Amino acid sequence: MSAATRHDTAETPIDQQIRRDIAEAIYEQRMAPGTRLSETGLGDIYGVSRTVVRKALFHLAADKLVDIRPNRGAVVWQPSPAEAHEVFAARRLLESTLLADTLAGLDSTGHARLVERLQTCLNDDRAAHAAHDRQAMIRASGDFHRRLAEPAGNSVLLEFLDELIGRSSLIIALFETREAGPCAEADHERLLAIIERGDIGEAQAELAAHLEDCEERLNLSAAE
Amino acid sequence: MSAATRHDTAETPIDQQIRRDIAEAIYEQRMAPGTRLSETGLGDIYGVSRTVVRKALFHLAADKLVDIRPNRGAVVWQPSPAEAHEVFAARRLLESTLLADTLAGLDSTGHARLVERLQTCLNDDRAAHAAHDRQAMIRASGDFHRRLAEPAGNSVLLEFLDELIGRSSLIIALFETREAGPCAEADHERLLAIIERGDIGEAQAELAAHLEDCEERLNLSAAE
DNA sequence: AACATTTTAATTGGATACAACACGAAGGTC
DNA sequence: GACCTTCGTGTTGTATCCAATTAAAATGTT
Repeated sequence: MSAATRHDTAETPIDQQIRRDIAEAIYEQRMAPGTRLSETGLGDIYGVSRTVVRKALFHLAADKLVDIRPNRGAVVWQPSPAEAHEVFAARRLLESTLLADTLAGLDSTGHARLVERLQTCLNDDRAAHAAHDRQAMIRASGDFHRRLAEPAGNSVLLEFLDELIGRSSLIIALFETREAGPCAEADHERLLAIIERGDIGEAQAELAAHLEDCEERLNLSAAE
Repeated sequence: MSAATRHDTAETPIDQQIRRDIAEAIYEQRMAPGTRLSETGLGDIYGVSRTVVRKALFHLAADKLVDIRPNRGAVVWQPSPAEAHEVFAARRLLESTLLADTLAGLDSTGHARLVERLQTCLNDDRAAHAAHDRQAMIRASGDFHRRLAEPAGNSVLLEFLDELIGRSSLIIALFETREAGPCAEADHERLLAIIERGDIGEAQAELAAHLEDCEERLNLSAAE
């Protein structure tokens, strides 16, 4: 954040800054799906030309967070219920397999380190809940899932998962029901307890159930 | 797409044309990994400005077929042996699960149609082998794998698979040993026979073994 | 008033111009 | 002769300009 106020050297490329800002605005629901993203408007805000804005928008389109319609501009992606379901189905598949790979490939010290990092995520999550900080909640919840897959050691699949987690944030922002936050904190705690015990099969089942639960808590009928 | 049905002149966007041309040139090994892709050079070839070339290059970078290094231009992606291994590991995971989903969700007519389409792919593959048409071989082999995953009905995962298949083509072009083509035709025939019998578990195992075999036939020690 | 048509404003797509950077070559120093 | 510096060429990054397309406002017709 402080990079923007400083002299914008090559520390943080401006287009990536824009990309990140827009992504976070989408996660935070400050930009609802369907919102138009004008090139000139964004260019004026950031004090850059349309060229760099276009680059950022193109990147966001590759991440499936915005939809660029030829000659008609870019809008925040508006997933259909079917697409939302597919994203969660993909996550169930990817994450449960990656979790098994992770747990199977760890020695005891690696296992301890994983548990420690997950604990950190949970603490951040709790703090975010206490502070009603929506963005921090989303970040902490996503980090938890990312950490589960990280030690599996396949960066290709990890990148796929990152994309899916980002899309999930958008989906949750769109289909969220009143009562439910992004991820049930208790689910993560329960999963961590199972992981600590080291039961791979049960951990997989719990993770899959957790993701199903996340999906079911959404209102996938009313697309608006 | 409705492009072909309408007045088909110039309906295909020029940047996608460039993207496709370069991708096929990579698959055909006419552009070896590490080859520089000059913006002005490509622009002159296609008679367009750098703007549209850049768009095509960005797209190719998102597909992980070219690497754009800031201020230093774009080159054909040069995967390390480790990355190559990760891509194949990801394919094993994705494809075997998608195959199970496909076979589990088909009724008898759907099953028959799938077998028929796979047979078509095999015929194309055989014809390509007979004609020593490298590009057609790659296309037929990729189509076979794509068709296996298609009926599973998850377009998100299917897009991931498409990306992986494209990257595999690049990897095969880079690490290919003299004796081996892109995919052993006999493997596909054997797999199809198992699918016709309808044994899901055995089909999964055969597919995974086939992909392992593909990877092992590469020379993942000597890069470049 | 409702519908169809024309006109107008705004936005995107693409080309060009200029600035910034990288790499290589020539020249200078020890 | 080896090494460092300086300069030149070519390429990329960004801004700006013009054309093409879209969407809507305004106008006219029934």
